[in-house]
Amino acid sequence: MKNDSVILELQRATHATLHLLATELADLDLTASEINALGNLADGASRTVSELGAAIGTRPATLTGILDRLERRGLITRAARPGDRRAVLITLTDDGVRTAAQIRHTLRTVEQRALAGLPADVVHGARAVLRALTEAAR
Amino acid sequence: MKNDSVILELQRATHATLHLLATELADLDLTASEINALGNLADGASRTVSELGAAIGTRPATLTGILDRLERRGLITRAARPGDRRAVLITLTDDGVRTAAQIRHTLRTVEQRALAGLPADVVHGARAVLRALTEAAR
DNA sequence: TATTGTTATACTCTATAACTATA
DNA sequence: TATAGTTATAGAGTATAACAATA
Repeated sequence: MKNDSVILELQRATHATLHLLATELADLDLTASEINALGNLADGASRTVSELGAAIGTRPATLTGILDRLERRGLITRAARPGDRRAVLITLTDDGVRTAAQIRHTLRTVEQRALAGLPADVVHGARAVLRALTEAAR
Repeated sequence: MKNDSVILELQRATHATLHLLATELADLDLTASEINALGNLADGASRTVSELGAAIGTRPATLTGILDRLERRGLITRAARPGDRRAVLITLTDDGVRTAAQIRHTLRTVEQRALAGLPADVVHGARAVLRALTEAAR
């Protein structure tokens, strides 16, 4: 696949890592999107539904179902944002913080294992490429 | 998102580019997975269901439905592989070749637009990172 | 017996549009 | 009127297990 499209390689890598993550985190019994949402919330900051949707690439309508399950399982809370009661702030519960920490730890482990043979500046450049692709698609 | 996980950035970029591709190719009326399958077949070589599944990261059971629609629309054909009649060879039809070429052209256009500001060696390094992530997830 | 692909089932993701409640 | 989020609907992706055909 030497002269393959970067975007096709991107989708291949995403599918593969998604599957690996689901396997490594099987005891959490979470879907890929739920893992993605918690991974993005792992810094502890609250986010609105729109903000979280922009971060993980899903629309508010899709996010509603994902957040429903996370809320039912006690991993997040939803609350009206002070000052604008239309917006809903998503916040991790204590349980959610622990689960998100486990997700981040697994992310780091998988990344270190996968990228151990590559120089830091190459990985750094890859991040720039990923961000450029994300930005171009706005 | 400076010290974000590479995998989270990867998923973000995939969602974003997937959405952009679907928009740019809206006249084809294909889903993301159908575009992905045709994009991988675009070199004109035949592939078995398993081989194609490995390339795009979906299982044979999932691929069946995707291939059903592509076959119904006359973009691919399925035929028993000579020598092993269990395996099914997927081949683009003339129509499929034209559609796949359009997909590859759009992929190139989007990539060039997105990555125009980045040095070639950085993009090359990013490919290595993507392949390393794909390989690690086996 | 093992492998390739399909079928069956149940659940999740997705897009779109209509809706509620705020602003 | 516009915005944030939810609901409703229909179609598509997903995992798993069972199955048929072939090896």
